[in-house]
Amino acid sequence: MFLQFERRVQQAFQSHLAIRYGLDVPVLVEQPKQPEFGELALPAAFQLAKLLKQSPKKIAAEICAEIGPVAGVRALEVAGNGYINVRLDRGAYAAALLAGGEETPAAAAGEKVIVEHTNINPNKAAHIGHLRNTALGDTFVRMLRARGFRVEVQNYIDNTGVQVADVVVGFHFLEQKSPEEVRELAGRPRFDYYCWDLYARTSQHFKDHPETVKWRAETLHAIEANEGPLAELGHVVADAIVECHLDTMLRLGVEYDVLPRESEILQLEFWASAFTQLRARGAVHLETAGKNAGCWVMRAAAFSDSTEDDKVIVRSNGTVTYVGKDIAYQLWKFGLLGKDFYYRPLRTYASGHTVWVSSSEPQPPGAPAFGGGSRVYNVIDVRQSFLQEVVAAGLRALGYTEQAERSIHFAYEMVALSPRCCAELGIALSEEDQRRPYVEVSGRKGLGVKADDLIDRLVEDAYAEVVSRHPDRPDAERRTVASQIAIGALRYFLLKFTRNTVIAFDFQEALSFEGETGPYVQYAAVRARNILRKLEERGETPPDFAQELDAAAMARQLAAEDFWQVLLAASKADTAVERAVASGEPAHIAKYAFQLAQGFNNFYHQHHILTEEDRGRRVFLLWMTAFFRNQLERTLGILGIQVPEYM
RNA sequence: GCGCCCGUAGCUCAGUUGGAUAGAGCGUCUGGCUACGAACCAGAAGGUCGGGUGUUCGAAUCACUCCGGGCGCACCA
Repeated sequence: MFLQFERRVQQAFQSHLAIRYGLDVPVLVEQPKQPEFGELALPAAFQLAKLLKQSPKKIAAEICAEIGPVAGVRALEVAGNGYINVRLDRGAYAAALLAGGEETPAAAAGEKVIVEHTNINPNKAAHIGHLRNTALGDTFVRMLRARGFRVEVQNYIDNTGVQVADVVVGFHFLEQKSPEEVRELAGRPRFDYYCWDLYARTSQHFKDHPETVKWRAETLHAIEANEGPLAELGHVVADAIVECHLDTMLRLGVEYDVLPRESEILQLEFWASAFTQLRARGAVHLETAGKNAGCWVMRAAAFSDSTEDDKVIVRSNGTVTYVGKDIAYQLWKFGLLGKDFYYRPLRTYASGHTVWVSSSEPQPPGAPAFGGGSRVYNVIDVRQSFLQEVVAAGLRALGYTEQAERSIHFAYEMVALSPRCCAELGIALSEEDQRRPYVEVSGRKGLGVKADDLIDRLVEDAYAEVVSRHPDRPDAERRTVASQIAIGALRYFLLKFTRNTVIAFDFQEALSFEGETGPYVQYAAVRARNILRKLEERGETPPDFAQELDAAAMARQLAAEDFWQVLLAASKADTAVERAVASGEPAHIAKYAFQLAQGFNNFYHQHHILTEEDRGRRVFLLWMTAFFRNQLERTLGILGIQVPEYM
């Protein structure tokens, strides 16, 4: 609603300036920090001052006098040195809110957006770094969908890479287990934890016995050729771990549409198609001399104007690098490869939604059309910026400049461990590491906080709290509530930081349920819900707001500044989401939700709604509560946070 | 060496892309539960926005420079 109003004011000024002064300048509309300055402020007069060679103050006064009435605006005022402050007609605004009238977002029709996130190597348990990726990706998807975009969620599975190979080495060479034995192990709970340890053990073994690194090469070859027990082990491990990851992420409410796998990229020869295109356009060259002799490389000039080395795309032994495969995959995402995967259903979520996985064999029909997006977001941590740039350069070199521009690296900083966190985990740090502000998570070293461990701790803490507050409630119900609170805390914690802030993970902060946290926001929503529920428990039917509240009644109540401010804030949910989409910053929505909850909590304390004796006022307060509840639940929904029945 | 990012209250972070008197949470101190349940609310203390120069009506935000920290720059992913 606020969005509509903002646009209307902007357009009114824009056309007035065009007609009156013949100027076609972009009109800026701000939301003043101080509520005394009204609901909107325009610094337009400052922009015009130079062009018209007059004082901003004079221009502002002139505009205010001449622009005429603007729908929904009660008054225009000149303030400071030339700001134009806009005051809303409060009653009309509230009446419009009550009437519904939320605009349906006008997203580009037909445009399909692809968001790729999670992308965890399927060789070990997920850790907190992966959680940040998934929380950001999933929330961004929810934001886009809320604004009306059609979004496809992909989770790329590198099931043929070095990381999987290393765990296979662990099973085959170190533990001497057969595929059957590993299959049995994979059926047990927490197979991903087992692999977490085995992966660290194998890495250490390579370090202690460098001569055994050849095992890795042997395993990689077998996996790539897709033959023999090593390849079979690779499938057993990767398939089982993917299921573990899906389970872990489902705990956060995260679902995927499709899982494209590297094994199919190889078997369906996606790379061959991409390679043909790259050679035909001269995007890659066969190096005949120097250190890259025998390799196909992309010239540094394609992706950098500094003195980078050329990038090897095909190794001298004929195998393709990760970047090469990623170029092929990126081409497929835009529908530019001329090939497609086959798909089979992997699992159907409780929501009824099915996630599909790529297959190299023809499958029965029924799969939706995947890929072929017009805009692609790759949620990958910032350390891979260089590689992402090379991939985009590959698209450009093929002449797909528009797609290269719509190939967006949705980068975020890493999650690291604070020194205190390392101490809690019993991790011994070198003297050098102790002096650092934080320590990087390392799957290879087994250094990190596993996602499920963290979630378990959160659930346990929340459950203890719920039990102490609600001794008489059924236990199954309390478990559900505890889990919703735990996930609310976790998702909020991961989302409250802007993307380019390094999170130095700390248990105390992550496990907090007070202050700027998910549970704080949930609590505000629960309170609003409680008021409305209590009303019905008293045997009252909720008032027909549309019948009882007209613009004049609203205006009377909203003359009180605190009412107006909290209502105004609650009406800005769409503004907050749109801004967050524009800046690609889920943290802005988290911040908005928190501020909204704060505003409501304050309102809640100042006014006791159910005991209000003035009937008109009581109806108004109830409407405010209902409106707030809707807005907050919608906003929390975009953050992937549920509102518990009670807290 | 080259490139990217960061430096804001004791701590952890926001700051609507250049706007009005720089804001939250935690922590500290003070006060508030027989209410729609305090996972809450009210108040206080706490700032040279790393330093400097510049750009202009106006800078935490832009440019240059210095200091401090992080991350990249493989025939690994």
